[in-house]
Amino acid sequence: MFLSSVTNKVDAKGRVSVPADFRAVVAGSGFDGIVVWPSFDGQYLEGGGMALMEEYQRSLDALDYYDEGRIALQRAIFAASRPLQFDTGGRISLPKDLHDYAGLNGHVTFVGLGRRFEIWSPTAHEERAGLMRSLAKENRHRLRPVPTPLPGGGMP
Amino acid sequence: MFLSSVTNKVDAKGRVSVPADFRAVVAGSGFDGIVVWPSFDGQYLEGGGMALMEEYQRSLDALDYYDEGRIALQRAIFAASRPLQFDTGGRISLPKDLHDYAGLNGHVTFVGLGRRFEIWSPTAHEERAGLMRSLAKENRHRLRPVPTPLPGGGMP
DNA sequence: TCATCTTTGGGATAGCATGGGATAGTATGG
DNA sequence: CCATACTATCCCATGCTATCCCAAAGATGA
Repeated sequence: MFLSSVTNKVDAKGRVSVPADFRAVVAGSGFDGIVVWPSFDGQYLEGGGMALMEEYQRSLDALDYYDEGRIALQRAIFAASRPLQFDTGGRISLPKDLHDYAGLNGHVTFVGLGRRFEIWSPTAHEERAGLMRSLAKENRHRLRPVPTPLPGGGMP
Repeated sequence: MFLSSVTNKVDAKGRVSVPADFRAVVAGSGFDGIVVWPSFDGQYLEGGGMALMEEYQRSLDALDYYDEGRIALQRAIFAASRPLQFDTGGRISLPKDLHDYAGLNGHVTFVGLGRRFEIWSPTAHEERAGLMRSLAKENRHRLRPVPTPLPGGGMP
């Protein structure tokens, strides 16, 4: 489970250390790395392990083959996402276009969101954080116990 | 799993490098290459590994031999598709008719869509990508948890 | 305070995309 | 049936980029 927020440095080669806690989450899933794509909600990136992609795949399989929405989601997620493998030091090298999309410059903030995580420019994230806190406060009554956990789990 | 989008060059002989990540997906499946056919949805090509063809075959086997739809799909996919073997450098040589069908000129974009991929003219793809993103945003609520993972999975 | 793990830096290396020439295979015409 | 021309495939070479590997600085917890 992706938890907490960590800010790391992007070096001259475009490499970033993925937080060790995050690496532990995706460890032993066949692919030693993460998958990252530009969010369609704003100027930041979203990411997760390969298992998350497979979950998305299954979810899309539940829709009609030629459903307009299904095709759009497939294109927006799979086509835009990059599998980024860890180097021996646990870093990924962030492609330049993704780097630019998120408006990064030298530093990135990894934000754990349970099943997936986000990658923000630290300044942009801080601006957003205040807004999110008040939104969370408004919605806190919606956080309540679930009778029985679903087998296999859900999605974000 | 086919992920991300890559743009490569078509040389004077009609050869294109298939992205290394895509080659890795189809590696070790008996046939060292990909299968490509013209999409019946637009001016672009669709493709996948030989394993995808076998999946289609199984899916069609579920229909009656003389089912009208079965025959039409067989024609559109199997008859129009070309097995294209990699050369030692991981390239395929794209037949001229397919090249023309997709309106390519010098450059092609490979678009990963999970189980299969598409081959577009870079300009045409870029035009399409923006539309797909907004459609995906509208439809994102439909991406939801599936209770039980289907064994074997489905089609594209 | 020390030991261990994580993050960061930089040089070396291997893999990838691409170009061009050589060779074999196929089709066409005599 | 043979000869020619064309095409497609193979093979090698090259510039570039991404990845690997090693090493040091920093952080964390005992």
